[in-house]
Parts: sequence; C-alpha cells; structure tokens
Amino acid sequence: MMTLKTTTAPLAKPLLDWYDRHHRDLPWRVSPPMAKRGIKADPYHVWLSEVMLQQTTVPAVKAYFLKFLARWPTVGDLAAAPSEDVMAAWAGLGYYARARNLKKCAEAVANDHSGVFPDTEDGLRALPGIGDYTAAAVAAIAFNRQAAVMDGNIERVISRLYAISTPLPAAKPLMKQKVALLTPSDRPGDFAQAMMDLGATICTPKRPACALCPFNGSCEALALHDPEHFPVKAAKKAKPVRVGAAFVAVTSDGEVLLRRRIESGLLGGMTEVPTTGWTARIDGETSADAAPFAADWQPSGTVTHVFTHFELRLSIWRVAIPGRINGDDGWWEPVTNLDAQALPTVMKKAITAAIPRAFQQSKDG
DNA sequence: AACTCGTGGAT
DNA sequence: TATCCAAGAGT
Repeated sequence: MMTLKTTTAPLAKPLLDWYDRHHRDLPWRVSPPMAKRGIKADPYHVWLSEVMLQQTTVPAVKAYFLKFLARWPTVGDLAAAPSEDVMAAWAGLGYYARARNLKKCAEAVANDHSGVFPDTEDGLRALPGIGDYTAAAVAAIAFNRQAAVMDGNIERVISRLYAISTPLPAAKPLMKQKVALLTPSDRPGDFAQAMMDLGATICTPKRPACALCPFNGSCEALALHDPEHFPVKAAKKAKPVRVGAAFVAVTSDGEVLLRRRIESGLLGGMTEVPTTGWTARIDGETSADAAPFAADWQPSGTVTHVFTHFELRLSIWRVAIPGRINGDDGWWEPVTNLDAQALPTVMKKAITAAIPRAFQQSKDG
C-alpha cells in the first residue's frame, strides 16, 4: 500500500536549524543570536531593505541601505525629506518608481498611521510600493506574522522541492499554497529569511549544492536528478535596440546643462542631460540637429546601455561654450556638484563620455 | 495576463 | 559574448 506523504509542515524545523547555523549576517537583519537576546527587528529597517532588495542584489543594496539609514534614521525623517534628495540618494540603484513610492509610503505612515507601520499583511499591502511579497515579508520579519512569503528564491526552492513543471509565472498560485503549508507559526520571519538564504546560497540557479541542503531528503527535483531543470519559465522576448542622442554642454565656468525627466515612465523624476525623444519603442534623433540649442556640437562617441526590455545606443554630443545659453527648460549645474544629482547610470555614462573626469571632480572627492 | 521598469555581477 | 537574474510593483 502506498504511504501518503505527511504534511510538509515538519520541514520548517530542519530549515530553521540550518538557518541558525548558516544564516547570512546582513545590516538590516536581526540574526538568531541577537533575537535570542531579545532584539526586535525595526519595521522601518525591514521595510526599507525589502524595497531596496526588490529585483536587486544584496551586495548592491548594502551601501544604499546604510546611507539611507544614516541620513534618515526614522520613517518620519524620510517622510519629511525633499523628494529631490531621496531621488538623488537612490540614483544608481535602478527601478526609480521604488524611490517615488518609498517617499509616498513614508508620508502615508507618518501622516495616516502616526508614524507607525501597520503590523498586518493587509495593512502593509495597502501602502504605496508594497506588493504581495513585501507585505508578507515585513509582516513576517518585523511583526512575527504567519505570512506566506514568496520571492524569486523561494519560487526556486519550492519548484524544486515539489518538481513543479508548470512554467512561471502561471505556477505562482500553486507555489504560494505550498509555501503557506510550510510556513510555521513559530518564527515565521526566520523561516522566510531561511528560505531566501537557502535559495541564495544552496539552492542556486546553477549548480545547486544539494549535498548541503536540509531538504535533500525530500526534494523531488533532486530525486529526479535534475534540480537545475526547475523552475520552468516562459520564454522571454528579444530586446529591441533603440538609438538616440544626448547633449553635454559645458560653460567656461564649468557648468553643465541638466533637466528633469517627467515623473512617470522610464527614469521618471530623475535628472538627465538633454536627450532626443527615444523610448523603449521609438528611436530618437541621433544628429546634432536635435540639440537643445545651435552650437558647434562635437561627436563624442556612443554609449550603450541595456535596460530590462531594450538596449539603447546613445550618440554623445558635446560643446564648450563661453557662458550659459537659454535652453527651453533645465538648469546649469557645476560639474563639481554632479555627484549630488539624481542622475541614473545611463546619464552618468553619457556625461562621462563627453567629460571623462566629470565624476572625479566632486567637492569632497 | 502581459508589459513596463535599471543595474551590475555571475556564469 | 550572450544570457541570466536579483528579497517585485504598478498598470
């Protein structure tokens, strides 16, 4: 007779035991030894780190997290900060809608919740920039709620544990059910973090270290001798290549013409040098005819930048002029102050192509 | 449901 | 070099 598989809930214990020994120490995390001494996670720290970590690697986040925390120690401080400062501090981290929503969320907490984060998944989910994942993660990690946390790491772990052959993203609801069944009432936050650490360090996309995995006696993908086959994903679309131009004008006083992009869409609300009207779907003009003002524009090479869904090749034009010229919009910024601007990486590349040492001229650098 | 939305490191 | 992909959210 066949043995019915027991409920999967008992898998939480070997995972938590593994986590107690092998957890990563991260700046925003209260590690098990600290928790044992009664240290509680700060919801502000948990929320800030979770937003930064959305589609972003741990190494990239660390410095930004520490910088934000030093500059805005509480959610109230962040709520009171000028948006331009927040966008400039976020520059380089990508997905800039996160920064816009971060500010909105901080304001909502400060103004509508007396400066205290909601302590339930539903309450958190209603805030700007907090989706299914982040609501569950903050509820579990900061408030010890038994929430089912599902991110890319956990999708991989679950898809292998149960050898789920349905492609993502269609398989997400099933995977979330599985996670909910596994999540314990005791230490749900550590369980979620343990699952993510496991996915990041053991159950990796390539060459998973199954010999070290606390689930290796239960993993169906390992039993099939092909863990790398999971998760199955839908095919991706090819990235189109778009072209455009960027214009770097420098006065004899060492000022560069900058302007602000519209609030929505690609690089929304960020600062740029004048560029032509390229988008993910439409090529922009590449010649100096499209410059913000007529001048002796000089070609300065091209910059290639790969976004998530398209590749951009920008023709760079530069000109040295005696003094300011009225552009239709924008402002003139000292080259020595470019580091303080909300310049996304693609714009730093464009400026560097025209002014090679532009970002080595900061006042305190 | 399918798109849009950055960046840099690993393989 | 090309591809993947990393603690996803908003529309």
